[in-house]
Amino acid sequence: MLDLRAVTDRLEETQRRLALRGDVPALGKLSELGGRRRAWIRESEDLRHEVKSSGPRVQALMKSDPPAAAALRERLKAASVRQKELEASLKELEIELAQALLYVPNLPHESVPAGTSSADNPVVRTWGERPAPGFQPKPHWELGEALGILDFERGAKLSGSRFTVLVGQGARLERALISFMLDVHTREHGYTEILPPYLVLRESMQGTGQLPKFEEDAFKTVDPELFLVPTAEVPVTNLHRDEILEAGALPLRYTAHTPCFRREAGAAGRDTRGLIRQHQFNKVELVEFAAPESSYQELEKLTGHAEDILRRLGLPYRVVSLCGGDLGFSAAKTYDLEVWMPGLDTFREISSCSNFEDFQARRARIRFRRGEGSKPEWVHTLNGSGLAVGRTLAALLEVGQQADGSVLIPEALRPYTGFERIGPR
RNA sequence: GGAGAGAUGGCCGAGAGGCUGAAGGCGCUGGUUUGCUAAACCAGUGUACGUCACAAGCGUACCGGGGGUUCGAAUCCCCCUCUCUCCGCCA
Repeated sequence: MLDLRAVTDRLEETQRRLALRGDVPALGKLSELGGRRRAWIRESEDLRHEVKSSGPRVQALMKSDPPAAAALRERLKAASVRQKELEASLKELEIELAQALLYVPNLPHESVPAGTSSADNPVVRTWGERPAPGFQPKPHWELGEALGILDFERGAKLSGSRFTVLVGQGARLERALISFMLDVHTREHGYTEILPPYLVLRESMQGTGQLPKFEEDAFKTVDPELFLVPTAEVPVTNLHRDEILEAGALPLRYTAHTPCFRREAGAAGRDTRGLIRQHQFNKVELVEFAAPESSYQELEKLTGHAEDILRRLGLPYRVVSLCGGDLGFSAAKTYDLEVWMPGLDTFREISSCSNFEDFQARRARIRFRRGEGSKPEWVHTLNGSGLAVGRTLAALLEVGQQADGSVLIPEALRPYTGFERIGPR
């Protein structure tokens, strides 16, 4: 959520920066409502001041001059009624205002490149050699089915499209990846492991920006209404909702594995095969709370921590910087990590690392204090996938495939899998 | 799911219609005193919004949340939420 004051005081600048995203939201209404809000607050407070400060006079007059007291009380009654009406209107206005503000996306950082789609995302760097196997590499779903470790048919039988069953070494590989990633982040990158609830309140979804605008993307329960987390970002960022963090607590780094549940409402017909786009998938997430002045430095570090996983697994990838048109609703700046998928002959997003600046902090009211007695300030929140586990498994199959159809497991993962190869020797 | 108890400032804890942002204590910060530390004493110590230079000052609100009564409510009435205890059930 943007700061109302900043929006109304610097309307043109806000509009111009938002335009980088492509669609320009109409902020005129916002500034008009903001102006009316100020006027009403002033009027209401003046009235209330009159009513409240007249108390002693009423008491005195009741003893000395009862008729005058009655007259005064009548006047005050009228003022009180008017004040309450004003307050009620003001409340409605503020709800309307807050609601409008919740639909305005974050301002892109000045370093965000111009552009309208993912085709415009500049490549920042690449890592690793693409394998040249000397045979036609297969997509991961063919490999997985042939090896008996991915069962798409039964997944669909159980739960419909975009659900998959992992079997035997496939299930073990998924579990190994989760443990491996969590171990690296906790032991070597300094993150604290969190195991959060997978169902959260509407309030939490709003805090990170999934709601109210993107409700059709979320799964939810009916009674009581709870949302299945679309990413661990939601519960972990909301860990500190409505809190003022202690001086010196920053940066706070958390990592969490959760399943992620997504409706994929707008993606009908896309990536229908394989593990790329599932309604349920595992992800290890990195979440960070940082001081404003260091958040961009921290974004580079966090992105590096996600990259480290890919490197250790020997998966070639590239880093792109999302252009204005491709930037997510809440993000001020985002790097996507794209892993090379030989079977698909393309790079696919496997991690998205973003700085949200104070956008989520405002929505979720997360603040920090620089020292004893200093005023609370909004923290900056960041997060990144470290990594999407299902897609990592898919990439591992495609990159590790051998001529005989077996798949080699990278060295770093073998202590976790307990095997070094899937399939015929 | 049933029965009961409770929700006040960073913490503990008063308060029972008016001048209470809220006694008292603890903690914290600054100062005085002081070989050092400690103790003692003095002062200060919430958040949000409005005005304004997002300063100072001033104003308004906030005693779990919402609504009501009243000239006026932390204090009276209604609804809700959460926490704790006991019973039931369960992994």
